[in-house]
Amino acid sequence: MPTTIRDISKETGLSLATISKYLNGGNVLPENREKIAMAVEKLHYEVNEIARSLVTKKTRTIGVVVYSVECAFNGSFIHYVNNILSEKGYGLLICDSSNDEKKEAANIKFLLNKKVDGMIVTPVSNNTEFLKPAKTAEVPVVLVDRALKSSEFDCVKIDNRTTAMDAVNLLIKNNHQKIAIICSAKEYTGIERYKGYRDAMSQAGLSVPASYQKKGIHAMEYGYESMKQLLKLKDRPTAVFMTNYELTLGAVMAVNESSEVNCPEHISMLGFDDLILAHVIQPRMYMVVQPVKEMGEKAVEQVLRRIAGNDDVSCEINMNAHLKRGNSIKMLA
Amino acid sequence: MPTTIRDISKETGLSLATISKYLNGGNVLPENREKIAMAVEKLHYEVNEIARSLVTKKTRTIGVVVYSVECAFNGSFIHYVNNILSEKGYGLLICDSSNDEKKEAANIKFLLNKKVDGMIVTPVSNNTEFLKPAKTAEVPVVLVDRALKSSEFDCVKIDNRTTAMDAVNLLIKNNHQKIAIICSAKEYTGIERYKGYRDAMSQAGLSVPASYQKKGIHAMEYGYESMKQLLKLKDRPTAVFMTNYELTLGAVMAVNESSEVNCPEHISMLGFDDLILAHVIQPRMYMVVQPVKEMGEKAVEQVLRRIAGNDDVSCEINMNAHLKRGNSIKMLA
DNA sequence: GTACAAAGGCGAAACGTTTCGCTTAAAAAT
DNA sequence: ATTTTTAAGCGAAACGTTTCGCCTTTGTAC
Repeated sequence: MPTTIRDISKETGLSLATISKYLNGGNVLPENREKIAMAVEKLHYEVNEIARSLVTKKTRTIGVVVYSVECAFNGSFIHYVNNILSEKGYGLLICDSSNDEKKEAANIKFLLNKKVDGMIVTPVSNNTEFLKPAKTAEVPVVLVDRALKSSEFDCVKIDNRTTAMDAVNLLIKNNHQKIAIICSAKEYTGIERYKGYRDAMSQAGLSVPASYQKKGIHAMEYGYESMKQLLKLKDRPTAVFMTNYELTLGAVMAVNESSEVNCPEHISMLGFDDLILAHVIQPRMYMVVQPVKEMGEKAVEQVLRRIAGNDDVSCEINMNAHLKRGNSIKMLA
Repeated sequence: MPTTIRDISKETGLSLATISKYLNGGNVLPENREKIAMAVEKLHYEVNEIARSLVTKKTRTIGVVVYSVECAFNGSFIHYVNNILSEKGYGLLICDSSNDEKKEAANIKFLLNKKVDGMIVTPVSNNTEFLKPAKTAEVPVVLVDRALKSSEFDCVKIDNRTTAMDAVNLLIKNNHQKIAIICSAKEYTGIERYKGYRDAMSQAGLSVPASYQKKGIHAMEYGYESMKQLLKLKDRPTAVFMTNYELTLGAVMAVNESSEVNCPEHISMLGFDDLILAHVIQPRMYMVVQPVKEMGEKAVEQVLRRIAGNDDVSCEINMNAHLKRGNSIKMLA
């Protein structure tokens, strides 16, 4: 049997209330303070967080649910969130939705049952219905990445549309006109980035044939297949914009496999998210880089603020992405 | 206030004990069963896992502590472990040791405080002192990957030495004689793989100059720097064996950056762990592949067995790695 | 020296479950 | 018809904390 606060009480002759006060930093006579410390030492006492949680209704645990841990953005994101949170003595309960809305809803319920103090979520889709139980349980939620502006939840994200416009404009400035896009069309982020592409193109007076618009799912395989198809077109694009990390990887694979087409000689590429992989591939990719670390920091900050009871209005934190230079884009004449 | 078992009791006129029995699948009259179900529905009752844990002393949560979430092996491993565990209704509390033994020890204590039912650990070093608290708390631990054979804990791993020997022998069979190694020398896995290399070389009657043995840390940067140095040698090796994923990536980077040296033309490479990155790099790498998924399955299986109270003798599960063909190795004349 | 405030301590109740031992009613066996 | 077994239900205690309201002691100001 592990020692309890009661054993400490017996050992010191002090009451439970006093021991508890000591443990929580209350006022205790130096003399008694000493006594308790010795007893704790002697009996190897450790507070039982479960019992504590039962009465305080705080678990010092944050739930993190991501659309897929396999997507590198989430892996990286979890890494940073974990770092900050563990420093503050918080635990991290991680759930993977595997891009499945049903699973996502189940994850929320699961975490609610586990009584997490708050949640950080990168959602599967832009349907936030699944968050209702958290709302009614009054557990704060911060949405990240695929976060909806219109939602009633806090969120931290980049301005996907503008960011994508800037990216495409870079290609246009390099005199590209036949610009294709490979994006995911199932969730907010992908859709917004697509809109940015569309707007940039029309602003520049450039039209885009349907065959240049690959709108699919967020997966390396889709990036690979799409790029293969683009390369086969009679009227091949001179540049391709990939709107997330996995799509970028797939596209690079496809180009690498081709013996005829070379990057940037025959095709220019602009990718998304400068995660570890990007350092190893040739040529060095031109990339849109999201500030993953900072996004993690902001998300943690915000969820902790809510937990502390700070009831300011629902807030939307916008971060800036930036372009990282590479040599995957060719300046056309 | 969320509804409790007491509310259900009031609503149905049945005792707490009966409600509890119902919740845990005991014998309850169909009639009462119905009544309770209706009350649960009506009052939106959800069991409070915290209170339950306090009395059952089970949290249905497994702690996973990895030497670094940034290392891809761990990311992949966590993914699989999470999948299985969530299916069984278990939560996953994840801790990152950042390759720091102090942090690792703190993580164990943290998880013990959180009262996890068991732990799965990929340790920082081969010093298992830090696991003592888990031992005394009688919380089962399964070591993975960098697991010590000699330890008093369950473990699942590959036979690192033999696997490395096989790998090096492949190079030898391709008539390579000047074979270098880039490995980490701080932990069990790296040391064992190095030994396999050394043994294979001496069995073949090949000697290895010190300059061919890069023994450092488990980091992409180290792989990069080491390969750079190897390429600069007057008597350059014809083949290099990298003993983990991050080292492999770094080495590939270095070769890719070189304008003179080409793989496999001028240098052959044999890497470790076929994680996502490996699909994107050129040339397609010859790889030693660990069965990450199966290792996760076995680890979960074993920790759950222990939790169930199965006190068979300490067990060591050995898995087989295999070689994945690529075109990064040149057959010498 | 009186009044008052502040500090330190205490007992008991509460948090929301499970479980133990007991009782009763119904069913089965004799 | 009587006994035995089984099923179903109940009350109360337990899990290990925190917290509330109250009491005592000590110190301080006038």
